[in-house]
Amino acid sequence: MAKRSGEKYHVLIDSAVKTFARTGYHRTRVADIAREAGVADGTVYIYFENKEDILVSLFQELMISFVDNLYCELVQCQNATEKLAAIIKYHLSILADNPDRARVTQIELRQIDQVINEGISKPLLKYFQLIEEVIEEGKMQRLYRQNLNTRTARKVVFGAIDEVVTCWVLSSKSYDLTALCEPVYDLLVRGLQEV
Amino acid sequence: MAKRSGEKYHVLIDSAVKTFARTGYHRTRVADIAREAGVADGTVYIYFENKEDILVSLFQELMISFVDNLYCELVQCQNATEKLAAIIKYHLSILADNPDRARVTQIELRQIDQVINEGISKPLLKYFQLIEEVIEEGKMQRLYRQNLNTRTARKVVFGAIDEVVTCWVLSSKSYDLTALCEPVYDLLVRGLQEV
Amino acid sequence: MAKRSGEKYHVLIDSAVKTFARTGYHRTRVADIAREAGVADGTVYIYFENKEDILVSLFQELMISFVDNLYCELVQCQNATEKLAAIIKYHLSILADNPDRARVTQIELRQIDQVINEGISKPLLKYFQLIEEVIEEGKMQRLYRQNLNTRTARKVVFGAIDEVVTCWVLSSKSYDLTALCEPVYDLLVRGLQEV
Amino acid sequence: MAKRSGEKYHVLIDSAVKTFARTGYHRTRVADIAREAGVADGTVYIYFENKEDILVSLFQELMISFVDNLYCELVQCQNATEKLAAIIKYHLSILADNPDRARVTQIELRQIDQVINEGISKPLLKYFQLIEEVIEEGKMQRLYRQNLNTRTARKVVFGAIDEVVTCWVLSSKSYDLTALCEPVYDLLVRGLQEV
DNA sequence: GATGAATGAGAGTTCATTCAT
DNA sequence: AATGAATGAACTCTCATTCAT
Repeated sequence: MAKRSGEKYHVLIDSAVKTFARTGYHRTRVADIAREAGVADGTVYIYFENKEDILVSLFQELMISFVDNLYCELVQCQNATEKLAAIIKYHLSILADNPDRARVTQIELRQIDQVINEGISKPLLKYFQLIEEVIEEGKMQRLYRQNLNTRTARKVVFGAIDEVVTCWVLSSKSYDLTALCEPVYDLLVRGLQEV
Repeated sequence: MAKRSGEKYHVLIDSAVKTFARTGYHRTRVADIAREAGVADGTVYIYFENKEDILVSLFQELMISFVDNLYCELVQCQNATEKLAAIIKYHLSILADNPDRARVTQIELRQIDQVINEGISKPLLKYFQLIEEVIEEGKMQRLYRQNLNTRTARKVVFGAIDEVVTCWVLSSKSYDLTALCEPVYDLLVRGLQEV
Repeated sequence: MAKRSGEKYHVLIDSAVKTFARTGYHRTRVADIAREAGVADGTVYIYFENKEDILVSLFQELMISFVDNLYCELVQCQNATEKLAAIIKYHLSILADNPDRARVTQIELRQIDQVINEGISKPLLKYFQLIEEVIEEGKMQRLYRQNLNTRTARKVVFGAIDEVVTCWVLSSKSYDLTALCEPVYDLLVRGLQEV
Repeated sequence: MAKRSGEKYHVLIDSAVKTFARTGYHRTRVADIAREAGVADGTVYIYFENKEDILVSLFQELMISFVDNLYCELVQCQNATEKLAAIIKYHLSILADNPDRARVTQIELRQIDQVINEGISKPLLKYFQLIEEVIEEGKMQRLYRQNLNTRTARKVVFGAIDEVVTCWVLSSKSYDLTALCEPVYDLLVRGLQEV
């Protein structure tokens, strides 16, 4: 039923990002997004199933392009360690450049009900997979410890980056996020590396 | 105006934890918490300002005892590295033992509005401080690198632990969370240590 | 935000008059007005800010037309004394013909909070002004005493008419209100007149 | 069941006058009156049936002493015209001296439901009777017109005085109310008098 | 496809009143 | 007589969603 494409669809996604970032998901009324997009309230329901669907769709759009572009970056890297650096850099840069997107990703997207989480977790899993592949590759390349539990390592890596971004968002983005690429990389790579 | 103490206050806090964990903050009606606590709807408003105040108060109660007890554990440790292990162990054990509390902490508490965040961040900052003190101590004890940025290191440490818990909660707590103490510690301590 | 115009707006005003007259302002639920008007509860809030706004708007509507029509009557009078008679006659006739309106005006409208009074007093002031102009005119035409304090005279005139209506409303409108035009006029005009 | 006497009863009446004057009847909580009186909420219900009973009792207390004292003033007057002057003077003076009482009488007391009105109207009727007796006396003494309708005249007299007080209350009591005794008397007495 | 007026279920909150102590 | 914690009915207002135009 929901169209999920067309020019207005993307306008609505952008308006939703902006509005959610400004007001928060629960405080945002569907009418607010419609007004921001310059369309009527009812129009929103041509493109989305319901309010939650806007948040989920928005995340999928963002996440798919995020993973796609990150993938492009990674193929240009020589080894797992370079790739780890690329992941951190890409993750931090993208969000540093898109503060609205950062707020939505770090704060608003965590406001979703259990059930809907699945819609969100699917594209996120792709990202997790990518990280795990890099870790596996590092182990194969003897760069990382063999006894490393890949899944746990991925959680540590993602959790560290994620927390760094969240702190930046909550600090009202008052400093340069990308400056943290180096120290975060440093901490994580040592944790992973062969002694 | 809100009483914020007394036997019923604690009964209500417990009921709120249980109900939020089961249904999620936004889906929970104040009446649900009241029924769970075996009191009338109006009674809730003798002890709390409003619905949000329940969530904030609940977090403060949990966090204050969390930090207090963690502090007791830490004074029994010999050095920073032992303390880091203690932090990870304590953090994971507490939440592993209190699944409702874990769900509320990891998921529901992130559903709060910007402004109210302050009520939440204060007790959380105490925890962050504790972690940072351990890192500083490690640097003084020459266990950790001198060029370590304490704040960033804290974010990495907390982010890693936090993500590990979140994944466990979202996995429906299907495995033993405390089993991850070792590998997480391993990853983090290497990142911090002197080469 | 409130629309304050359109067909439904007037239907709602009428329903509110009827319902307030029947049940009283405080005993009336917004849902009662909605049902009387044959619309959904929420529809009321498209046209009015809140419940109080209904009462205030209703009064403004009534009062504005009251003053406008009274003005038309007055321009047809030859002198101040004729005008005084016209005011009394018009005031009593209108309310005698609209018992619901009379009840709302005399009883329910006095149930409003200080602050909101301003919304009410503005259109009422127009009426007061009209009365004062007639009194001034009477003084200029040497019909009324020169040492008459216009403001006080207005209060006496309005207070007298108003009380007559209130008593009629409280008596369950059991007699002909317009029969009092003559005696009231008689009493007031003598009070005003030159000896 | 309600005690309606004793020291605390009068303290509560006074607190109610003060609180109703300050906040308005509907905005006042029973708890507010209790706090103002320095007693527990439940204590109010030892002395009064319910919230409305407070307002009604308060009015009866005020009105009974009002009429009693006015009666004392009137017996000292020689004729109806002196008595009319005494009524106006007494009415305005009492309320000028008790601004809280004035506000409650003029504004808050009009906020009552139809049914309860009866409780209020009884003591008020005594006052009306007194005025009517004076008018009748005036007619007997050939001071006032024989064709005067006593009831209507009473309404005009009371309405005029009442409106003068109401305007004063709504003006935040910014001028001397008793200064209006003369002009009001002047207007009313001429209306009543024989030509 | 687009509109936006209308819907109506739903929930937070208040507060008069009660009653065990 | 006095207390004040507890009650729970009541009601306003919001806002996601629909559908006739």
